[in-house]
Amino acid sequence: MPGGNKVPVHTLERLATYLSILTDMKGRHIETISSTDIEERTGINAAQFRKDLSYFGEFGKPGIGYNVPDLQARIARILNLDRTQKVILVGVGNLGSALLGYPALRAENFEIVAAFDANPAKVGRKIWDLTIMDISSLTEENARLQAKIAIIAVPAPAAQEVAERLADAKIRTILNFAPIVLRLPRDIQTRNVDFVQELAVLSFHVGAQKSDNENEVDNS
Amino acid sequence: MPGGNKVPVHTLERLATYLSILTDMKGRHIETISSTDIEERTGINAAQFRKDLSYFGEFGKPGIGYNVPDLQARIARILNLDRTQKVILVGVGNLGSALLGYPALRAENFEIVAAFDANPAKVGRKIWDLTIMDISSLTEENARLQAKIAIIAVPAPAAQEVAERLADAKIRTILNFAPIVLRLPRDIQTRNVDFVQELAVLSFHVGAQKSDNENEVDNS
DNA sequence: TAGATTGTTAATCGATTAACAATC
DNA sequence: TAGATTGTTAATCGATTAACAATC
Repeated sequence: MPGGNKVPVHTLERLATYLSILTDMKGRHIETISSTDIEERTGINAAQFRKDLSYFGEFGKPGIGYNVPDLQARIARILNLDRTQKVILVGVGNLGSALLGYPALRAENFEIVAAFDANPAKVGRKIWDLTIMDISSLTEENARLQAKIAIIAVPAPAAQEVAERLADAKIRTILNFAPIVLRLPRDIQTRNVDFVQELAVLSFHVGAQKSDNENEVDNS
Repeated sequence: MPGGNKVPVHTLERLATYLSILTDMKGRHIETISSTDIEERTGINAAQFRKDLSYFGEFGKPGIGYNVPDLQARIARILNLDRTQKVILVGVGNLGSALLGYPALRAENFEIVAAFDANPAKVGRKIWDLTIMDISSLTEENARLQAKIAIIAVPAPAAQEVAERLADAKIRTILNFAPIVLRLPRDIQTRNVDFVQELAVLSFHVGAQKSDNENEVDNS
């Protein structure tokens, strides 16, 4: 049980994976799982799973395993996903629009409660249930909404300025789809999603096909 | 210089970051950079940068630094991005459509050359420059196209089957947007992009705001 | 030459996993 | 009780970074 313990980021990432699997199993009325079941389902080492949980307390029964609904609920609680998390979206282009319609967000207890854009032609338009608002009203709107999470889906050159506006609007965490490093106060957590970087890593492996002794890679 | 050296995946990810920065600098006619400049620009430790390059040879001049166009070209070559990489997209929903229109792909030398969907209502429709094709024609089409990289943007329940079809169609690497673990032969490289997992990690930090001594996290 | 910066080694740091006593 | 599986420790493994000789 913690008390100033540092939780590795990799542990949090895996926790999210465990949660989605457990939510699925709960829906299928599976009662109990063991760490070995998790390993089979995810490829994550069983000891890793137990270690990850150990940062937050004790969850299972020796000889038995873990109660699925209980573990699901406790991990949801740890990730603050036992209640709906409000999310603000900035940038309603192709990608932003796609995120607004992404059903898995809702299923995992995220709700996009507002969408902003800098383009006057877009402001006022409706998309799904939301009316697109002007980026300049961000602080004002979030004073009311109190969202803590934001998604940046604007072109790279605009991303830094948007991030600063979000910081002003009391956003604490940002998921950034623009391929740049955001410079922000340390108390604001950011994570980047960069498709092109992902593709570039894959592209390296394409070369490895031809001559098999070159370009070996250390997966692990 | 290599010859059976294993390259860490993290090194490849950073290489992609270096490449995009160098491409940008090249466009702005910057001649030379040092590893310290890279650290300032990216937050990646200067020694890390030099170590990453060392897997592939020598790139700089002691006392001087690195020639920007030369380094850019050599990293592009390492990642096989000195020529256009053909990419196949499977799943033309909101997300898939957004990816088709994503300008950064083109800029980094990726080209989506075909789009497939299982929905008969979509097959035959045009989107951007492409005519959506039926998933059943995948193997046949790729025999002609010879793409080695594919993107899966279908709903989670369909993703495993699509991945197997891609493997049959001689695809070697897959970028998977469905939140599941793909089970594939080891010679097929996959990378997952999972927005919801990213948001879940951020959501953990939202809780950390209130009581400052709980939920500490180890970033590094 | 003096100053700067590389490439690489060695030290540090952190993450993964095997092993096992505790216990259901 | 015998078998199974946890939580945790200790060992292993890998990644990051400080330090520095080489050299432009």
